[in-house]
Amino acid sequence: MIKRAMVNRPVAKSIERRSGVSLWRQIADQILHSIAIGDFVENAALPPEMALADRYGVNRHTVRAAIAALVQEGVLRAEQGRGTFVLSRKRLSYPIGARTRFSAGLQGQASERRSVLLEAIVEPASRRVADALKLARGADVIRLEARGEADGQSVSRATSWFEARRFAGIDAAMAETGSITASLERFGVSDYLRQSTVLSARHADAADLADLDLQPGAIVLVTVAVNVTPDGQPIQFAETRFPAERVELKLSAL
Amino acid sequence: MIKRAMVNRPVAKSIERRSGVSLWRQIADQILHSIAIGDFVENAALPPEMALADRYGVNRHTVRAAIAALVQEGVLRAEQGRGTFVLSRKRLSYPIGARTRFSAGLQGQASERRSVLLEAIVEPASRRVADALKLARGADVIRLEARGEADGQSVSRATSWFEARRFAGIDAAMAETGSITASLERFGVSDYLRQSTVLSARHADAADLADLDLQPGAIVLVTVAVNVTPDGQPIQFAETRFPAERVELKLSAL
DNA sequence: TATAGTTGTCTATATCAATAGACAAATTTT
DNA sequence: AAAATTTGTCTATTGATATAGACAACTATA
Repeated sequence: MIKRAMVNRPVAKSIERRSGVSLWRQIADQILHSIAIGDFVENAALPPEMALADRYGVNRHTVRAAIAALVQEGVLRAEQGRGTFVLSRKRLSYPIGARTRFSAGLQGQASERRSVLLEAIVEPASRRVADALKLARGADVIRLEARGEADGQSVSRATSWFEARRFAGIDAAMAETGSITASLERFGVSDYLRQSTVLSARHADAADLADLDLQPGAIVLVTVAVNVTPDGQPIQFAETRFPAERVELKLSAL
Repeated sequence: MIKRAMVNRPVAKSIERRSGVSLWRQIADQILHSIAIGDFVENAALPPEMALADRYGVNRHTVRAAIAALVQEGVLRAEQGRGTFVLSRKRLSYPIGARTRFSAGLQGQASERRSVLLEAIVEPASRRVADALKLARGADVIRLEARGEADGQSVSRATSWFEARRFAGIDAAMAETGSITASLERFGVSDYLRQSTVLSARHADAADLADLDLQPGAIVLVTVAVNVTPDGQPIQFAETRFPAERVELKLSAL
């Protein structure tokens, strides 16, 4: 009953027409994927446009549109007469575990890593936030909007909520230290754990595109997490968006 | 420096033009997202087409194209003169942890849950597979292709590899028991741990669309995992694709 | 130097995506 | 019963997407 495969060559993925996603966008996504899994190697030349057109069963101009988009994104470089070359570095691998902070654990992967506070706002808690933080609905919470950068590229976009009464001034601490962990220590929280994390994915919306410097049609990984003190008291509720083309999440300490 | 928000209403997400992703597909995705986060409630009517067109800043016919796609997918039902209604159940929440098997932990969420073996093939190990299983490159491995179903809907699509010599006949065990855990027990593996999991997301390719019964443009969550015996010997390497519109991953025991 | 291979640019045409307006058909409200 | 609301269908027009072919510009190689 079991079969034996004769050869072991890469699967030829095909393309969906009249799908609402243009062919050039689908091909651009597949090229990105091929780079990510090491099918197209860094610094090497892509197959010629005619060969790609043949592989995907489309016109050469359609392939050119895909390549143009990736050149625009800084993933490829095209040189007339020579070929098209892969520039992209590998995706950043974010560790996620009970005690892993987002800004930690990236040693060696990116030389410059920082978190930029975009906005701090006091607002009444929505039902979702109130439930997560175990507050009364409508209680004041502080919402922090922050962007994570590595080597000058945007790699994360986080929205997090804290109880306003307990953590008044956390925005200033964040702006100063650039770290949630360091900021929480000023409020007497020396240790905290990741209670739950829920993971999903969707297309980037307009805000994501602007904040993460993405091209339309990009995909974001979304984590929704609740952090608690060791005795189980919720202190932070956070939704973080990661550009799927630049980041993968490594679940550690499982 | 901190600001105070006056009102607390849902953010109006907007739409990207000339992006390679058609407006109707973007709106369909946003409607799915709104349903997933509980913004549009199950069984309730969607806002009228004109209101949606206004919200997204597009023509009514564009909204109609988005709704038509979701009706086709079975997410919405439109009734002339009455309105358009949400049919979709919530997304399935898959637990992932050190000892969590994919087929376990879904009690109460789906009444009927099963795994279907699609194909079993012996092939030489690629570099990726050989590295993960600590085998010589080109050593024989068994590749199993399986689809997970819940309530008649496809919710996962897994490709997994085992060392052929040690696990010869695992395909028959899988077909019989429908469970990886039960099959491994027959080979003397009574316990195993998830050594590592790497998570990413991408657009569904043609194979995913067919296997998971998705519409073009859909997004899949991808987990790549290595399972090991308690003493650290790798036994299974698996890549699993989940339709992001139907599944979220809940990271537990972190 | 000549040739082959590759990317860049142009024109032309057909199809899909989106806008616009009008009205029909069905349902709910007044 | 009449009016208002909502989905369904039709025509027409514009812009983006995709195909096709030809040739220019540049690079590497025989």
